[in-house]
Amino acid sequence: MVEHSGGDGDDVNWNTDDDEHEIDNFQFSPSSSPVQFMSETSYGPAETTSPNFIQKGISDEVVASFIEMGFSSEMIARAIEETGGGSSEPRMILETLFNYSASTEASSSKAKVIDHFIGMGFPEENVIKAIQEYGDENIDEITNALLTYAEVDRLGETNDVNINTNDDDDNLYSLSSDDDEDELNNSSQEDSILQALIKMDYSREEAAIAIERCGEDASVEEVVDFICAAQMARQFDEFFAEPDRKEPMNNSKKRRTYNEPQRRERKPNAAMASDQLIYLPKEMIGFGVPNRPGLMMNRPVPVPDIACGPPFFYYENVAMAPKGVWATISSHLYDIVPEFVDSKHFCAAARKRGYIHNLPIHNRFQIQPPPHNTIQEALPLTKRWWPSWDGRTKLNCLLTCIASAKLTNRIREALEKYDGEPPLHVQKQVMYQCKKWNLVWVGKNKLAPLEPDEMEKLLGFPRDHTRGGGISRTDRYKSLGNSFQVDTVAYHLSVLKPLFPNGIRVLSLFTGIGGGEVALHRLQIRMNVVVSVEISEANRNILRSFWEQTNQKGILREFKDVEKLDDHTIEQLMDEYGGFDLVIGGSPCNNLAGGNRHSRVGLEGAHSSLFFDYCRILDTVSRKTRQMRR
DNA sequence: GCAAAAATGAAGCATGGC
DNA sequence: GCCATGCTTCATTTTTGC
Repeated sequence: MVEHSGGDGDDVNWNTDDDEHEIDNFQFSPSSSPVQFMSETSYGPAETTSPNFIQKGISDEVVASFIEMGFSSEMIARAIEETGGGSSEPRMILETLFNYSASTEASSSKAKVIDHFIGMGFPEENVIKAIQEYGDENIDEITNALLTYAEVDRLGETNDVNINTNDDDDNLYSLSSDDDEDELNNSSQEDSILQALIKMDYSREEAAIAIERCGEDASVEEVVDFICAAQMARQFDEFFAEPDRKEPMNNSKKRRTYNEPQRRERKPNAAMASDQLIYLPKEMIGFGVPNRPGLMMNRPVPVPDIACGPPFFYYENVAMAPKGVWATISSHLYDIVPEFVDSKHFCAAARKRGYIHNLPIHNRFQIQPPPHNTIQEALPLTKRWWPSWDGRTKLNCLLTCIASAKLTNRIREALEKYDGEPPLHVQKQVMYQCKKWNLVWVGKNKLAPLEPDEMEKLLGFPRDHTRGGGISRTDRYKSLGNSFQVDTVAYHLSVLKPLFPNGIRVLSLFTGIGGGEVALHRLQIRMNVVVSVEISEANRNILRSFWEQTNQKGILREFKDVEKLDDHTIEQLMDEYGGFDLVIGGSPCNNLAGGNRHSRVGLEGAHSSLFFDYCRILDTVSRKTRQMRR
């Protein structure tokens, strides 16, 4: 309890009728080409030195997106020509670009291959020897040969076995130890890769994690690429690491920054076990928000090659999760830096969320019309009753439950004691409850929680999106409180519009009431296929109703449980529909949310641990997509 | 028995005084 | 720089009413 000095003894008890206490606390580029990051204005000079795409009938946005994905202007121009010039579809161009990428890799010059393996730590003479034997295109054979050479060298140094070199053939090494030979032959591919990586001076732990993440079919090269990408991404942590970890200081007393949390004694938390922490930015504008061009920025760390789309993916969860959670989430999503955004920059309600995705971030645009920016604009009927001493223009986060009627009634009774403005201490107490429960003024001295349709409006959904079909009022609040803010998500997804003018295939996990689908619809991106996974029958009904009411021509296929969506089923779906272009979803926040008083235990919680199914499914889709591309 | 309403703090960051 | 305090938070459990 926090005491509030009423002074005149007329404090209001908002919680219980007879309680003597005071108020309750009134209380992703192709691997062969570098990623280019260009500011919005930097596209200008690029055009002057590049082929004239406009004449080719391709929009600036599409070209900019390709450039941002790391393709050169020349490569893009060639792809456009090959796919039909001005009439070509961005998606076809994109496929062609990826084919170039693969082709480029396969036809690399000998010098490039030599550099590549030397860069991996192999001796130059061994690299040249392997290329002479296997040619410069057979990367796997070269890799295996180099690993064999390395193993022989190592054994030679330790004199554990006798090495017989055939003087007549310098290219051949043979092991005289039958036992060792058998051991090598019998080891599984995974073990072989693990051993190879360890020989390359990667730690066993690092190698094991990379193998697990790349899948059992991955080659040594793919795993090494993955590790290198992860190492690059980790550089970002320099910006977010605690200063005392980043740069040990002798002086224990140092200035505290905005992002450095205060040190307090608190009980251990599983979510805090992570060594690496990602701190939230003071102002959550992500990589940019509309109408604030000065704040537009690039990703602090490029999306690693292994994570570049297709498929594109988009993951969301609450920003203010327990310590260490976002570092863990990021580490499971290719070490991509989260984009923290508060939806108050898009609408009249706050919604602090973290997003991890591999989408381009330039040339985003807002869906039209833009939402109202203040409470009073969004809810005009409240203007008449809004007292001057309530200075709110934005609502707090829209939650899953609302204030009780008893509370609003007690506030009314308290305010009716005064003819004019209530005293400051009453104002303060009323304001606390207003902010806590997102109450709005609906009459003289009358406060009320938001109606479901008002929440729909604020969150960017069509009116009555969640109404009817047997869903209770309570469940409407719950579903809306758990949903995306459509305008925010649409802003991020808008970059897909020029890339998929003929429609998109979506795998929607934890669909909820279809925030992602509504965003794509409002962006006028045709949904050719939506495979939706949602546990709640009420929410599935809402999505199906939306699908029918908006006359969607595509296929909507529904599943209930992400845990039961196994790899075989995913691959079957991808074979059936030709793959997925976008994997979107926000896993349950129940065990992360600040409002959870009982089981805020982090990602290991019963609900929030479903995040790992998101990762599993995304890995399967990515692996299958690579196979299909090949 | 079921659905809806009501009651239930604490984690974690920001801010300001000293 | 330390500390107290303010503020916000995609929730869960218990109680109530039909």
